[in-house]
Amino acid sequence: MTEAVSRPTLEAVAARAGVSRATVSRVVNGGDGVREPLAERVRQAVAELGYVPNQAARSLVTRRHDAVAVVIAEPETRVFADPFFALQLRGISKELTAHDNQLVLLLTEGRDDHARVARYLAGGHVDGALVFSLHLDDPLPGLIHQVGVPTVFGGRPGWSDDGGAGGPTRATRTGRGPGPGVVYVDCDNRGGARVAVRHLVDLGRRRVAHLTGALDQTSAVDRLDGYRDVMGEVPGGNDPRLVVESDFTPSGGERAMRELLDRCPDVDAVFAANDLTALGALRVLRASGRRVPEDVAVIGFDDMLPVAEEADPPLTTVRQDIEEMGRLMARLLLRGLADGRDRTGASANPPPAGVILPTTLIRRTSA
Amino acid sequence: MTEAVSRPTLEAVAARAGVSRATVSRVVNGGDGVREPLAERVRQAVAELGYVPNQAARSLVTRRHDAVAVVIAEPETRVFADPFFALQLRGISKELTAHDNQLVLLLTEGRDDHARVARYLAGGHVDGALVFSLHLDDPLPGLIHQVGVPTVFGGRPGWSDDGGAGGPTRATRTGRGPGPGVVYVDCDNRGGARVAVRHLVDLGRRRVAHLTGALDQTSAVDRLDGYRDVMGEVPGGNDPRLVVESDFTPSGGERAMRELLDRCPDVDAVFAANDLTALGALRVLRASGRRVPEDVAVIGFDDMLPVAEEADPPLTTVRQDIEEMGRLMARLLLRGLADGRDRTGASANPPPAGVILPTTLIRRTSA
DNA sequence: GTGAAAGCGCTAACAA
DNA sequence: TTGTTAGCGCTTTCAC
Repeated sequence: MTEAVSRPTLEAVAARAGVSRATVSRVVNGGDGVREPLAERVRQAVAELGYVPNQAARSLVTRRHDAVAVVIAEPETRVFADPFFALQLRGISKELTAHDNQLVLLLTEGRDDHARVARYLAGGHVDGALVFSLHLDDPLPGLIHQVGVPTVFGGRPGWSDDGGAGGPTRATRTGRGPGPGVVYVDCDNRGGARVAVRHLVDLGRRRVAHLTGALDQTSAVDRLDGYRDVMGEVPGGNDPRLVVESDFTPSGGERAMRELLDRCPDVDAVFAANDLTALGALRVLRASGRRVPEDVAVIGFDDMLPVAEEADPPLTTVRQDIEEMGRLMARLLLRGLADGRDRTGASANPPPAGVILPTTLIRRTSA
Repeated sequence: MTEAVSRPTLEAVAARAGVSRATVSRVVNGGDGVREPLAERVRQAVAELGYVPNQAARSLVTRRHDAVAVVIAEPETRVFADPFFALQLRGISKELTAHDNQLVLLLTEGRDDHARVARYLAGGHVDGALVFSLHLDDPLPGLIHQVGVPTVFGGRPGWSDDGGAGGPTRATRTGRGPGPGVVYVDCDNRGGARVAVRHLVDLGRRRVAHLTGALDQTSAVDRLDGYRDVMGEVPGGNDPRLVVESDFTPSGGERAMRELLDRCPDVDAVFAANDLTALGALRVLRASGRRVPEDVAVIGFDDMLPVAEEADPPLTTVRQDIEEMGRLMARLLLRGLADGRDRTGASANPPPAGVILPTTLIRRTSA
């Protein structure tokens, strides 16, 4: 673990090139307005000295950091059970890199960390933030919004824009539509659910059940809504016994599936809120002697690999383009930052409140 | 996406508290050498004004950033197939947070990004780096080592310390023991493999095969070595047909298992290089009409959830404490940084070259 | 123990 | 087009 040595400064480069610091600065930052022979001399000096600008000094005067925070709320535990997280991060990283921005990762471990995150964001260390937190009662999005740092949310934040004085949080749990001015990116949970359920109905299934996700997350709520959208139009589709609450986990899926079989032994199709839930359901169905998809068709959500592919039978599921979501979040944020800087067409190019990415049904064997 | 407002400076706090900037600075940074009544006045002013130090200004003079880069080489694709990545990051994040350090995430997408990463690290934006790259021929670790930024590697880097002038890379592929002065954290791949294989042998199995991982990764090489350690002592254990090269993927596992059954139909146990490989093996075994574990016992590696738990039958496997690995990496780096700063006992407390974390055998059903 | 003053390396007016 | 200059906000000697 060697110690880094002191690096050459602008001054040094200027001396070597026989020009002023200002000129070097110009060349280093794009180089407009410097005549070619000079610019070339400077570039040479930069190369020879291995000059790298000191970001701290630069930030001090520009008040910009070319850095973006990515805040991931730990309770979002799915994050540790599937590559969702990694893919999203990859998308974000690609986009940020393409625009010479750095990614500062902030993982939060419960409420105690909220203050820390808020302080960090308020501290002006980064130009903006990308925030993941999909729980209805999570105060973090509200807190961050109050801090006033440009932010794009990942997943529809389940929080209404009623302010809250920054105290113990007054975020409400309406769970419908974030307040105005809130930018977020989400996949079409509701539409995806509709397609899945419609697919089951088109297959001729009439007793289509839904094992929900954790209903304190907007994605679970939206998928349930999508299910209801379709089932509301199907004769007998409104049977409340067909909906069993679960929690996005395999064991939760098992439990829910067992309860479902108790309530409705005649069920002939199951739309599970995610692939993990479907996995639990599959196991219970198998144990109960039912064949999938012959007796009961099953559809999941997420297309979580390798789970969906390796399931027995391979899972038909709803795929979302996770990496693209990440990329889009970053793009929206950077665009917003750019607009904010050249305070010209800021309002001419207002960021959309919510961007919803499409989903696709991936047909495998289970439905 | 509101614009952040300008924040109060040290100057402002000093004015409000009726002291000098120096005094405020002292209080803000630990507060030794300031008499209590004064210190209290300062703290009050800080609170009232909501003062947050400007990190850029601070870094400019201290030449420290309280930030650490985490470099993850994309080819390390396992990262996107299981929560390994997330867990490690969580461990790192916890440790860094506990020491008020920020985490700058650098994801690399092939060779083109190497220069970018090297430049960033050389640019002195961070105090140190945690680097993941377990491929034998990856030039990145060598590059980074040359840059001279304090670094701890995740996983034994498969690269020898022969310098290399920084050009197109002269990293060699010896793949044994990183050069001196290289700090890394790894799990006990070799020991874990030994325990797994020993377990199979103790079960009475005599034809124990190994489906390797991608042998350009040190972890795969080490696990193979562990397998050989044990099999070398078992009568008939040296049969080379029992080792089939694979690549850490389910489909690779299938392919390898098929080949294995061709070569050695009498195989009665399989140690797969990871859980995904085991998954593929399980499927082929089932298709071949063999029962697991009665006819063929199977052990995986990683304890990758939910794959291992949800496998059919649930997978016996070797678990590593991934989060702890991350935490340890961060701890080693921060300790090294601290030692480097108060240039006193630097050599009195030399960081160990490699820290190997233990593994545990998790017994489920498959063996 | 406390304050005054000198920069850290850079950018951005403003002059030339 | 190029150079000169004045800070950005902070820490850190060095006097007091």
